Amino acid sequence: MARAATTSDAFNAVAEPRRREILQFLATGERSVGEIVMRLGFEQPSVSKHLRVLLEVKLVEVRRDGRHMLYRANAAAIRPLHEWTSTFERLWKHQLLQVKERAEK
Amino acid sequence: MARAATTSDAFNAVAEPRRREILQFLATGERSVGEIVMRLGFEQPSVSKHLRVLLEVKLVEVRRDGRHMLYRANAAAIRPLHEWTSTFERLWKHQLLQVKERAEK
DNA sequence: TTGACATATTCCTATATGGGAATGTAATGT
DNA sequence: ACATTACATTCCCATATAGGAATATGTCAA
Repeated sequence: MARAATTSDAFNAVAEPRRREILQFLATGERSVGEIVMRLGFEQPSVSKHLRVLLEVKLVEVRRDGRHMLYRANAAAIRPLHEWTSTFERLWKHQLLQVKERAEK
Repeated sequence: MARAATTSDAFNAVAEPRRREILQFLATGERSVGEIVMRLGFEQPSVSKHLRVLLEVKLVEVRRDGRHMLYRANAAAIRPLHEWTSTFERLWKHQLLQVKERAEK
């Protein structure tokens, strides 16, 4: 078997750094494809393809405005990632404490 | 170019569901490879290979105890993921509020 | 209708993957 | 020394990329 598709879930989709950049830019508000291209400096087809992946896993949503496609982040789709990482929060606080204690000895 | 290596960072490493399962099991404490195999029911070589990826991105650490290799989660390596997702926290709370407000009208 | 603008899709290719099977290596007990 | 236990590595292969280049699609304006 090969690696899971990038469109299989949010975890796979955000593994790509450029998609994370796009998402963070979209967190500041609704943007057209052209604005994303301008801001991030990627090739236009590249941006369109990354947006398609983000769309398939519902990390973004779109609406048309004339000839512009306006994308926005759907933050709710990021919550599963946040919650998964949160299960380790207690552990890393505990581990940091242990490091501190050892340093003080 | 192909997709970035699974070992390129924590984001890519945890994109694989089995590696997330292993990490969560290790969050409960240090375990041997055999214990992971028993608990999760994956093939032993598969577990070893996944552990190698997790090791390369420092999501786990190991020590030897006789013939056993004892792996433990390094929660600190998960913090970057947690922090990245946290930047969307305000946004999803805001978006949820908007949905609520619309429902009440 | 025609042209210009905005975005999407297709074709191409090198590359890394994850599983399965088999085999290699290291440490222990006798 | 040898068998056994516990892991790790290697080989094989189908598959899905991500980028680059080229092209297609869709919308508006004159």
